[in-house]
Amino acid sequence: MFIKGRETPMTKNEIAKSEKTMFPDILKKSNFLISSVYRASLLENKVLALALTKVRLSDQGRPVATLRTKEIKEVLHVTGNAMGTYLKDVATSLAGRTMFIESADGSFKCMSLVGVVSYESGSGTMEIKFEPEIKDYIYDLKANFTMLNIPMMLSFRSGWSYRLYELLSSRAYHSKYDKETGNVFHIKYGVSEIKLHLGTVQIKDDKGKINRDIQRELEKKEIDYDYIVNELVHEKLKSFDKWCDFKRRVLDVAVNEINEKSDISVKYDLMRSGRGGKIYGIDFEVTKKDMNVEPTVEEEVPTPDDVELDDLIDKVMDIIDEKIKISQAKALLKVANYDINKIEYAYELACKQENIRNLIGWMTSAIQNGYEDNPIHKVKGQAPEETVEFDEYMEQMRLEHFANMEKESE
DNA sequence: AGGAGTTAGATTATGTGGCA
DNA sequence: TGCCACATAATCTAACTCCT
Repeated sequence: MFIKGRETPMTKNEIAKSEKTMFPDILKKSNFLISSVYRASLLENKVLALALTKVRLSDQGRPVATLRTKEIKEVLHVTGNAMGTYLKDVATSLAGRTMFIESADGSFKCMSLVGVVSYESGSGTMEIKFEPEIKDYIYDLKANFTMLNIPMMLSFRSGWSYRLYELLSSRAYHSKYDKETGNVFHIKYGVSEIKLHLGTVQIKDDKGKINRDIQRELEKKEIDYDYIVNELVHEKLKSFDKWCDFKRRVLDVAVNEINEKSDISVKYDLMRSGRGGKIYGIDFEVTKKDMNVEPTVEEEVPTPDDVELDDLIDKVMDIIDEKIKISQAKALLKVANYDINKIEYAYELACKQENIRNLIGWMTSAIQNGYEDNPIHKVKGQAPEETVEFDEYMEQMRLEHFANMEKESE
């Protein structure tokens, strides 16, 4: 069976490099670091995201985050007892990360993200010591960073949603911005290809080994994903083998959830051929929801002077029953455009929720995503030109990570 | 006869609801 | 998740009709 119009894929170099990582990485295409099925990376990103929500300053003024295995498992919906092992990989990879910040004028900074990652198995505690230099980029942003995006990232109920989100957003960001189509991207996947990427079909058996034939096929320049899925992969490693089940239980679930909760909206067309109109591929249309926000919108609301601000802060702290910092109140006000009603409303909603781990974060997200016409997902840096969207930021880090791996393999 | 355009029917898949 | 049953849909192909 053959797929028409399939795009292609990957150098030997990449394969060699991926041997030490988990399956998904093996399937990544050149230029793309697809982390969705690449569990280590997926986990890593999530752990990093979580860590960034918990950054505090150590006595030496160094940003530090402490995570407990238990909470990671809980928040990320991971079961089983292998987390400690996973974290080893996460730590290794995390320690090699760099952060890249580029300004509009072309100047840039590149810096290591993390200095030391330590894990204490007894208490199941992981401590991440960030480099002091990046303090400005993570500590001050903590509020925005955490609040706007983590809830979204973690709110996906279906694992497929997150993976699909990752696949699509990572590809979308790598597509050149096209003025004609604006912020709409078309991303095509063969059915077998996406099944592999999503992890609906696995190529590793329960012992973690990859069949030789599959390995061989993966080393080819033109990978025949259909051949792998249909002929080489053991039946037991395939779930949602039937297209209709895949669509109903994976694809549609994920697309709906992404549209509902994330900052991209997704539509797809099916590519058919052959008798019966067999579906051989999916043509995703990805749209960034908030790229057309007029910058003027933010400026319309004047920043209150100090006296007014203090007054507002008092009100906020009054509304919210729990202890919050003045800086948090400020952050909320800013997000709410100094509209105290929005904050009150968000708090009311927050009270009705269960398991909010980060109240301020949740509220900010609520204010920005749900009840404002022009949600803006931005991570504020020290200077405006250093403003980076969360996803781009994450992606940037992934890219850097990727670049590093490339260097290592040379 | 040979080519182009149509079309009915065959063939193969998918969509859905529902059940274990 | 997997799979069955029934309904529906998509595409292919051989046969048929025109036309030059």
